[in-house]
Amino acid sequence: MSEPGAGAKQGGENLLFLTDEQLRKGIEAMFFAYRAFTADPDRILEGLAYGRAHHRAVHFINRQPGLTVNTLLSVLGVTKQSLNRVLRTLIEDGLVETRVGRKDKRERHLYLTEKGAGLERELSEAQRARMRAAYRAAGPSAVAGFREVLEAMMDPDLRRYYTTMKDGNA
Amino acid sequence: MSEPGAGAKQGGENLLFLTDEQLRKGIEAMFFAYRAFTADPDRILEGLAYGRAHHRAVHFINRQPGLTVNTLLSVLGVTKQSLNRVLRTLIEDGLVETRVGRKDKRERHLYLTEKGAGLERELSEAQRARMRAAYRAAGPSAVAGFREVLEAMMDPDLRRYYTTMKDGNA
DNA sequence: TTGGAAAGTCAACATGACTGACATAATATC
DNA sequence: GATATTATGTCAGTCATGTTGACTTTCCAA
Repeated sequence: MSEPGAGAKQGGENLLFLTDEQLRKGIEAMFFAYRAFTADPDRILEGLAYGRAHHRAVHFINRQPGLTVNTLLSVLGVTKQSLNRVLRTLIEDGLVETRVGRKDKRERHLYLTEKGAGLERELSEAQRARMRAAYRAAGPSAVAGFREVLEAMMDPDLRRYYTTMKDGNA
Repeated sequence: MSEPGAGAKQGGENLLFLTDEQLRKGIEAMFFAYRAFTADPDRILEGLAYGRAHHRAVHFINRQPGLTVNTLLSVLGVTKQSLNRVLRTLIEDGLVETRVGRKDKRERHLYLTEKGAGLERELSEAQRARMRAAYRAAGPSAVAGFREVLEAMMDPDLRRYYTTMKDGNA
């Protein structure tokens, strides 16, 4: 967009970081990193009767206590049938509790119980440990770039959600 | 690692980017971005009788033509039974062909056919389009940071593989 | 020649997605 | 007040992808 740099296929710009080869490396990096990223919580979940879907539900309920089923649905991007199976077991096992909406009594607001918050902490801590190590190894400016690229990659609706929740509650 | 910056909980260093809050945002960014990252090829695969697993197989066979089943197995991190089901359909449909190893005749070396390469290009182009847009939006130095953090996040074995293949063949 | 590695196959099962159909309750609209 | 819509929950069935375990075939190498 600015400097007419050294030759690249696409034009007169300095777009060497946009070659197909660079993009393919980025794709592979996402694949390998995401696998590692989910591996630690998966290992914890293994013993329990829960899976990755439960982890995600618990994560977002923790992030935004009192969110409705519908909101969680659109954040997770799954069908209500799929989410319902997950929520049902979490409620039965006393990890999540629902409260009927005050304004709109059709809505169910979701909260973690103490027990649920405990599991969330355990899973999250495992995942954060890896993230922390990666952040530390790469340094603050790399982390900023990491976040920028991921953000640009998201679908607009979720990017909106993501940035709204940015540096949100504890 | 360098500048003794403003106060952080952890010590005298500038570790504000390592707060739990920052780490949680990174976790969510990974989750949302990965979903978007797989969405485009998934849409293409939908019509065909293939899934994400087929895409991954085709991707790595394209990256490293002639790799053995065992190598692909460890790159993908699945069981041979799981991979076999995928490979069988790809071979039956004429997207992948195997050649018996010259040195070791037990090994099967995997190659894409013309047809297979066609599908790979289609899937890959969809995925690269999103990656390209994100790279362009974020800029070269953000991309460098992105790659650094992802690399630091990988499991050591796959990081080794990844860096070995770095900017490898077309 | 025999042990073990590489590959392939069969069966059974779990998880987490999906669609479609339907029920209930509460809100919103006409 | 009747009707439509929304939010949620549930049942049933399907699919893709992963898993274990058991077993066979092929073939290299000690």
